[in-house]
Amino acid sequence: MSQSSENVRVRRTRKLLREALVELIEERGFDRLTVGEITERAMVSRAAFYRNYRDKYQLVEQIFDEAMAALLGTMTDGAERPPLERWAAFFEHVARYERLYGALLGKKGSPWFATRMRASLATMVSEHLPPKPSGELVPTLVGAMFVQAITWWLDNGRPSTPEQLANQTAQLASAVIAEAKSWA
Amino acid sequence: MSQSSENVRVRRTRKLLREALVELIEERGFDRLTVGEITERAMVSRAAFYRNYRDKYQLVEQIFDEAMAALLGTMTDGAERPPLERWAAFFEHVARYERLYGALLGKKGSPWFATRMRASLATMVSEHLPPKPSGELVPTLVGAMFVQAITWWLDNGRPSTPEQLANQTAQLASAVIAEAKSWA
DNA sequence: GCCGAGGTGTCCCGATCGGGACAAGGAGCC
DNA sequence: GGCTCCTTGTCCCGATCGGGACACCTCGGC
Repeated sequence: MSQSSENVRVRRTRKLLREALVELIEERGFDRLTVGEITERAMVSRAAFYRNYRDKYQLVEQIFDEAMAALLGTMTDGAERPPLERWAAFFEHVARYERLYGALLGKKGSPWFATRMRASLATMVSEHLPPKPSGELVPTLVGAMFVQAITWWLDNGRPSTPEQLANQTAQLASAVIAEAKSWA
Repeated sequence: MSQSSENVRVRRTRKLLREALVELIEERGFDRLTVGEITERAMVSRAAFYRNYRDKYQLVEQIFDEAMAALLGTMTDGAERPPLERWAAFFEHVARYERLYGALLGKKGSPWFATRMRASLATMVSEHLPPKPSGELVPTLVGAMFVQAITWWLDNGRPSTPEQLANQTAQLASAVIAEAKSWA
């Protein structure tokens, strides 16, 4: 049977399509792209595209999920490192894929991506807070803060270094969390 | 029929193999590579490799020829630009593909590449000299000078900028050419 | 010398892919 | 509304590719 998902041809086709879509998103924005352009850049046929993905939204969703997994990984991997160092790695990852995040989170991208990102970061924050189920409000707001920090940072041409932004946002988030703790 | 060389599948396979070979040459040197490693990196089967190339030497030969064409193009394109600017572009191209040229020209590479490069540069020099067939000696020596300048530059970790090296080598080459003209 | 490990180059067969066609639908223009 | 143009999603057929096998060769260890 050669389980299609582990077939080299299938994996190669998907890899080429993912790379082509990232390139094109960075070049011209997601919603201005057609399936034909993506497959032409990837040197893959439209038929092969539809054999592997329902439409371009499913493809970009997978790419976004991968990027989010890598982004969250910068915070969760190496738990012994000091938090500020991990936050710096977080924003360095954002800087590294600036054009991808900018295209997906900015005006040309769908609000769907920012919503999903806020939710992922809120989950991460709630998992890293002490296990007090003090409600979902605090993680949700902190997640929104970080997404807004990213969009502000990218929209303004990265006016500060990853380290500086990490210091500032971590400080602000800590203040929010500390304030909420006084409620108990 | 679909003339195989214009078939998208064939072009894609060759593109992936070229890219994989360049990556691996830069990583570990040409002669330490096997066909299997190249095809694995390229996500292509060994059978497909042998459908498109006789062996790894034919593949690297084509890559080298392409690189040489691009390298010579930096000098021949835009003939209105001042020579020093073109020489700077020449060495900038070398710097851009430093690891490729270093791997092919250095100790790990076959002397075949340096020989071929000297010949190509000699031809270029002779075509850009005034149409006096004063023999092949001068172009040959000047070509060797430039190849040696490149290998020295790369072996020593690029101790000068492309512009500086362009100034120096162009000056030395001009001196050789001027001296030879006095023979007539 | 002998042997095993690993690389080379070739072949076959079934699976995936490319090219091209098709109907359906949406956007822009008259 | 009509019309054109483009895109989408699906299908078919022939071509190329992946996986695996094979004999042959070289090299290093014993």
